[in-house]
Amino acid sequence: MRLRDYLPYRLSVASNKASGLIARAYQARFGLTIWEWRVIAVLGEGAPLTAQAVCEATAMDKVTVSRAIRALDARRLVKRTPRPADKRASDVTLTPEGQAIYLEIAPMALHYEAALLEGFSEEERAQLTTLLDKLEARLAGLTAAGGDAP
Amino acid sequence: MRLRDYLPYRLSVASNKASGLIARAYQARFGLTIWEWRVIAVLGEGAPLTAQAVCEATAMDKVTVSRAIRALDARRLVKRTPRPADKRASDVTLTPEGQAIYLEIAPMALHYEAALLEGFSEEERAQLTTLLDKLEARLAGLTAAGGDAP
DNA sequence: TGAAATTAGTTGCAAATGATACTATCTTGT
DNA sequence: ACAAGATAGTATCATTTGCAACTAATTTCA
Repeated sequence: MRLRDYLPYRLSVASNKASGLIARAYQARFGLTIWEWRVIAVLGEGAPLTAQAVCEATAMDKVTVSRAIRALDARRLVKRTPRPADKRASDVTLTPEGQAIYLEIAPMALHYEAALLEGFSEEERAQLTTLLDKLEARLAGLTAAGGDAP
Repeated sequence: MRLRDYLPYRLSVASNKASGLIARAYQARFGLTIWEWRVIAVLGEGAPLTAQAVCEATAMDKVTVSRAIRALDARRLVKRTPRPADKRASDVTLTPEGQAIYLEIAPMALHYEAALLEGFSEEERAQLTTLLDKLEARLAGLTAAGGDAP
């Protein structure tokens, strides 16, 4: 077997390079970690989300989400509104400052994505989407089956 | 922008799930980290490599490589032979025990890869390879350009 | 030649990370 | 109603990670 042809390895290298590239930009321009950015990205769609909902939307661990939200709250980029119906949870939304950052950072993110895909034909982009869909579906199946649940 | 459609995010999620799945298996069956496994994988091809060469072959940081090799050395899975020509470097090779683990673990790795790609047609596999090649090429270009070198 | 710069590899330290346990609240079943 | 269990989110602690500094050996080039 050749490591350089091994799919999980290739995914890992590609993902780390892409994330690293973009994370450096977020860090340099806004002082945001990649997780803080992810939280902002999902909140940028407008709807208030609980931390739990953020977990699901970002594929992040609940501890990571908790810390990201706390950091964003400390910088007044998000606001937490305790739910009357369930006092354990809070609705999280972007503050106007958070919105402003979102509106600045989202185009930058899309620009990076466009740079990554420069030179890809429309057909290739569609293929990539389809293949990632299939891969995700397989992974969902495998992780569900393989987990040593109690 | 929608995070769930954002390419770097999708790569990250897919990569983490795939790596996590496989890493758990290596850990459970052989007590190897994913980095130790990567070192074994490249040494399994037969040629002795210096730590530096391992870095290049595995896309790992030199600190990570150093630690992985030390751990493998402590378990007698690799042997370090100081080079006469350059006393800073050592040639690293698998010991017979390391070879044995390689021969056991490599088929397992390929089995996982096959499981990931189950349901992919030959054409789709070829597409995936081609797209990853292109993506890697783009990333190599972007990271080379973007680095804020001194 | 030999001083300055480079490279191989390791180590130290601080920050990031993740599993586990914990508090507070809510839901369920009797 | 209320005990037993589930859930939201946080805190704690040990491990992992990664940068930067370090040692030792090698190369460069004036």
